[in-house]
Amino acid sequence: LKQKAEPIELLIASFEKEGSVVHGYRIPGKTFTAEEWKAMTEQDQLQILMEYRLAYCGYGEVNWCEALGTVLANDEVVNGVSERGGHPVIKKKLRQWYLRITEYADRLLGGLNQIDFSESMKEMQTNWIGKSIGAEIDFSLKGHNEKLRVYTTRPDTIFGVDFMVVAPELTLIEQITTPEQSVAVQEYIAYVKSRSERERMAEKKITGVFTGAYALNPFSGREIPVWISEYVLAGYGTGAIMAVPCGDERDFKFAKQFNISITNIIGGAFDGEAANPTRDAVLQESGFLNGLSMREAMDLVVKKLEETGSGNRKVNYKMRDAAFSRQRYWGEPFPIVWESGTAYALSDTQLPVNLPYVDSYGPGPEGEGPLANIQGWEAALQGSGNLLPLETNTMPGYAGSSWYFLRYMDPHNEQEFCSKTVSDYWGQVDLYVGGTEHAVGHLLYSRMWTKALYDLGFIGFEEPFKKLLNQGMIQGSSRFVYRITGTQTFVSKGLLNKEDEYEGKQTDKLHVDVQIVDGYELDLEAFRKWRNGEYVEAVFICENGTSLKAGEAVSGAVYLCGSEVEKMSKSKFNTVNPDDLVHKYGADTFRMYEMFLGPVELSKPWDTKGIEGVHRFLKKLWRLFYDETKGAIWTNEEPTEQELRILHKAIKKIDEDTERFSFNTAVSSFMICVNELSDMNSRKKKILEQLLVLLTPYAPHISEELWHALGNQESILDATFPLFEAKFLAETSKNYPVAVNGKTRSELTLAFDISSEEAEKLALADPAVQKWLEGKPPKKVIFVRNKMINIVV
RNA sequence: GCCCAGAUGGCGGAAUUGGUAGACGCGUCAGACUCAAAAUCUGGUAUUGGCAACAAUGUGCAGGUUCGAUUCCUGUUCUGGGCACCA
Repeated sequence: LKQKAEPIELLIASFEKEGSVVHGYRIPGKTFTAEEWKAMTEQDQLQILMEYRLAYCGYGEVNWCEALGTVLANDEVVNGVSERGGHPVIKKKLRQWYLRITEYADRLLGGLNQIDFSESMKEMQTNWIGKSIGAEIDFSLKGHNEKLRVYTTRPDTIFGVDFMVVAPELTLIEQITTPEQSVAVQEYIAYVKSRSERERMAEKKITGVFTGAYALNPFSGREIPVWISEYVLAGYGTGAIMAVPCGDERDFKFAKQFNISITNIIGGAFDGEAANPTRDAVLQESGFLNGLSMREAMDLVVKKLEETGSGNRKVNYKMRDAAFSRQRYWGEPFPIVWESGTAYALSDTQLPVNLPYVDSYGPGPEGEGPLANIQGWEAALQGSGNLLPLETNTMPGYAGSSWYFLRYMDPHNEQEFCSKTVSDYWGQVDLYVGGTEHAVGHLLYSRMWTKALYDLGFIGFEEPFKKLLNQGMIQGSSRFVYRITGTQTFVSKGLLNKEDEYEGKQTDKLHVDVQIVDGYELDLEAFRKWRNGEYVEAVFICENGTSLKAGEAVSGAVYLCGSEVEKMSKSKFNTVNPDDLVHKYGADTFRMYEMFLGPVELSKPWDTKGIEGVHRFLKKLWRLFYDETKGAIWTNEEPTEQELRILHKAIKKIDEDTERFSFNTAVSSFMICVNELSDMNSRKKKILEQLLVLLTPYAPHISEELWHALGNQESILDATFPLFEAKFLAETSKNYPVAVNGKTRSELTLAFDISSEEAEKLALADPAVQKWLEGKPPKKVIFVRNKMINIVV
């Protein structure tokens, strides 16, 4: 198959001509002939087409809070209850839209080679896509007709399987559980359901239960117990694994925990103390594989499985399709109407579908979005007078963020999202500045979206961003209050144990607005009024143990908040507003200070200590031009050599720093330069002009003002461009010393027990050094520390 | 639990390819100017010992490679970002 998006009309035409065969391949899914296709009802046809659409409809689980009557994001669920109100949250199946990003998995991997992203970013995306090659194997179940299908990356270890583990969500469990194990299994499944995904993820202790059923090894016929455990996920592979404790760390721990005996198939490579995940051992106790290396066995096992029909080679991706609908008001509405459970797309002429005005943004019934409450949220399909209900879900944030850069190229186009001529002209985004928090969200969606538009011929490039610069996040200091789960009682931080428990009771850790916390002390009255009085009835157990109800106050009873440094975000209530600083120091100072804070790619808490220094620098710069009493003081004299040297040193340094995005060191260089010029009382116009050109990107307002003061008519931005051109034209000759230790080099390093001149004489006299120099005099001799010498040719 | 980063003086950070650790800024101490303050300027400021010259120690922790490690390797702790326990 072509591995690219095509218009759905092509698929329909293909079905009409050849049935369920496309481009000569029998497509996965339902099989039918062209005649059968034509005989189907439109609804049946649409249902089949849905299996192949890039955006399709399916069912998925959401966090449903009955008390709030709404769907919650993972963020809004704490300890299995809603952050607001502390109501129980359960998993609920809802109809959802998805984007078939998994079909792009291979191309998203391949594309990483063409773009300039950091290695860690590429690694994160690669791991997220998670391509693995293995096999699916069917295990017969003793006394049942059903088979247990597992996915494994290590079919070569099949003779080392000591137990099977099935995800608790699998329906097969009901059928295979023996009566004796039934109670234990039901209890375990109930336990898993009560746990949030986050809890299941962070859990260290191993849990599981035996179903009473046995699977049969397809080669040896050995009986293998079938277990259930939450560490196996229903959504990945087949939701069941074959466990090989001698080769897999987690399987090993599971076997130890439940006293399952371990078969050793790798002889001395397994010491009984820890699993050894090697791929290089020679197999033992492995039937027809005995004596083979694991790599050889891999192919042989798969071949044998395929011959006997009990398995096949299989490529798996851990990435799943992207959920594309939200039960919210704010989001792009879908141009979709529903009739008898079938989705129909509106025609182009009916676009755009605009959000309706509403009086209330409250959630709709049964987990539907607010649009479900709107009378008349409906549209007629073209050529029909019948009004049909419009889709009530809206699109998520990434529906817009995935392609906004294209719209920015052609923002006034009423006919297309962006004309091909325009996107051909501008091309890819040259440099994209964004944080690592988007590694596996936005940056992956946007790449997929761009590939789809490219496939359909709307744009001429496949990757949205040529180069990515990961800037660090400015972090905020958050404050937390601790609510005893299921109550409105809040416990002061100091009274909690390490697990944030109070007298054995679990607490929910909730963000509180930093504005109503003084240091760590919560303003109780402000907290009661916060969020429209949601916490009016709150009871506080203060640091000294005093319990305070509404209206009560006891001197000395304070409530202390917990704190954490984390990314600055409205939802964490830890943001700071820069307006005051801009007002006090000006935008140039603020801008330069942010650059001076540290490396762009590093995250750090926001802290205004030191902004004074940058402000002083700009004032000092100003004083190079103006004197309080004398006014303008620059001169038209020719600069001296020393002055030029100071300027050019700064130009070189700032140029290099800017080139490698090291803005903080560039700012340092400005400071050094201005200090030196001040020290020597240098106020030559020719020097100052060049300094301003250099400074423009860092302090544009001041630069522009002083630039005009010097008598220049045009904007300093126009004057800055020739410099950039010159920079690109300049050939930099790299004459750096190279490391020692046998690498190719133009430099030799020797160690001595003596120092300086004496060492130089000895070194140059040494026959080995002379041979190395080939009779030529050394270009440079550098003393490094006092016992080392570098000779450069 | 998994993936990806980061850790250097009192503080933010610098050291561009393995070669004088601490540039630049903040803070602080001392001084100049001032009736005084602000602003500005000058000098000191990693730690320990010493009046000093100087010596020893020092880049989260424990090892390793190297004549030489903030830099490379192995393990580990803590902090941050992401998460879907990925077999």
